[in-house]
Amino acid sequence: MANQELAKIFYEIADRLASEDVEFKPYAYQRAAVTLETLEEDVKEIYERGGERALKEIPGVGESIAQKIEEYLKTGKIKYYEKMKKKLPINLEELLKVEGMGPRKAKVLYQKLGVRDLKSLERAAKTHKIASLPGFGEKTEKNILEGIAFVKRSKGRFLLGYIMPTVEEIVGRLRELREIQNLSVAGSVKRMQETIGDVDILATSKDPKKVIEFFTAKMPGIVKIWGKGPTKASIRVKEGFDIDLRVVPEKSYGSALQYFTGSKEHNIKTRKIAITKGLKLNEYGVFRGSKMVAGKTEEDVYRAIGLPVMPPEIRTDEGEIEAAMAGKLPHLIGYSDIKGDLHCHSKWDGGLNSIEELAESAMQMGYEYIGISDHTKFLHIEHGLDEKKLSRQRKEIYELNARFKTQNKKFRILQGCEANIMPDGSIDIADDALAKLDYVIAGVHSQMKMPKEKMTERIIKAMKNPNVDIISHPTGRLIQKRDEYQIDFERILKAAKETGTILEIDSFPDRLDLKDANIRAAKEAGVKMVINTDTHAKDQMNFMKYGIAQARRGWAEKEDIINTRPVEGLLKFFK
DNA sequence: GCCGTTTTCGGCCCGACTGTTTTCAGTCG
Repeated sequence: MANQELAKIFYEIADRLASEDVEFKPYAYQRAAVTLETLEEDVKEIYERGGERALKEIPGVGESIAQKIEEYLKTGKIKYYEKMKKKLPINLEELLKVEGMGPRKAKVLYQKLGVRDLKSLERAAKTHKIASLPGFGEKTEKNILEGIAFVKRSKGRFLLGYIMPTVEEIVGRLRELREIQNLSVAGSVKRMQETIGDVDILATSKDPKKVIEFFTAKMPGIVKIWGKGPTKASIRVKEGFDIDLRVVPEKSYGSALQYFTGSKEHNIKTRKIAITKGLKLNEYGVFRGSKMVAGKTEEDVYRAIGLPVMPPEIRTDEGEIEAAMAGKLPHLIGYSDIKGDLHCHSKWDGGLNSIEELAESAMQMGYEYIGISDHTKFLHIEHGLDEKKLSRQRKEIYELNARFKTQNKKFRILQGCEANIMPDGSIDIADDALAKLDYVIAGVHSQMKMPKEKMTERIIKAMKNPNVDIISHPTGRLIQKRDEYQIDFERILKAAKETGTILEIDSFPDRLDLKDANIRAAKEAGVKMVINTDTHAKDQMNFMKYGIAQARRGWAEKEDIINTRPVEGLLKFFK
């Protein structure tokens, strides 16, 4: 979609203007970029509908940016941007990933040393050409080298599911310290974003020094410590990411939590609201003149500026503040609302655990049911089940369910499968075999690079199959690895609504598919969803929380998600 | 460059840290 390409260009124009010390314009371009990035309608469609006039109705887009959008749609290029790139021919996007590198430094390094990209930056730093430049020094050079290593190692961001176990362990250890009164994660972890840059933790204490000492000495797996002061410190853990701890005064804990939780965009909006009420909001509190009027809790802070507390997952300035003002905040699905996991692979298709083991885990998690959904025969490599094996598996499930009944366990195993949607939209297994299952998941596992029109048709045809109840990982992306398939999501939603097909939110940390924007669109279209883990080993059933977070970030409520219902209610959603 | 229940002109969110300086620029969140 042109929106994303244009957003990227406008972000870069903003950075390039900043490198030239231009005032305020960078902010304008950035604003336009943010809006475009989250805009649901394709700018191309907006333009075709109403020309430049319609473009100017997009918030943050005025005369000049509208013209640039028009130019891009017509010619695929923006002369103003091309000129900028000629003037400063560097890969700014790549260079800015290095911590401590900003547009100004990048420009100087190009002018003095000809640095154009990560490679030439590394060469310049390694040959000690940077340290002697005015405004730079030994330390800067060293930081650049470390920054480059960091970018290379991690691409700068980590999957939430990768860092969360470590974060939970560290928070757990800190909680043991008597000197700590309040403790919370903040930042993107608190907002449960898909990927995390670094981890922020906030605490209050009567003895901040002791807390910092404990943090820098006793946390497991520390490889580096820096920024150590009386109330703060940063560590890097062996998993490769950074954790900042700040000890703040009790009276500012709420405002600090609000501030450090963000998002940045959410904070900008809340500060502006504060200003309209004659108040100033920062990480220390809410102030009228020099008088502090709130700060102890987030509730106090938001109340002071006339808002209710919003769930961290939706603090993105994508309408939550307006919803809060109107008293129309969604009642997001809760982390304990799920009653069963319907996408679990067993030993039958090469998963790690038996059906019985998976069922035991599900019971321990407090679920009322579990759905076994092994791959079907097209996926040889995953030991896909054919009609006969499905039939034998059914017998095993029947016997287990019978046993649970005699043991008075209120728990049921459902038999499903994860069938393959073939390139022509057909399903790789006979309809009468599918009809005998409790439900059928279908997903695309081959030929993922089909053109948009064909891929959309393919999935819609599968949804029209009277046995297909759920579409698994509907967009096929792998975060940081593979893009989504090309699909017309609006048409998919329409077909899902018409056929009563459920869309899955896959909780696997590198999938999280549907993504937040798609979930929000599905909810608005009245399409039901299911949150599953796509478990291949019983421990992975714990990924459920990431799927729930994803649903919350997409504003989903309990009633939008079918596996919040008891089994009888759940079964009603299946065709 | 954008925008308007204080404005069609004059403002744009805000504070802290780092590394370089000797009062500050650049970057970050």
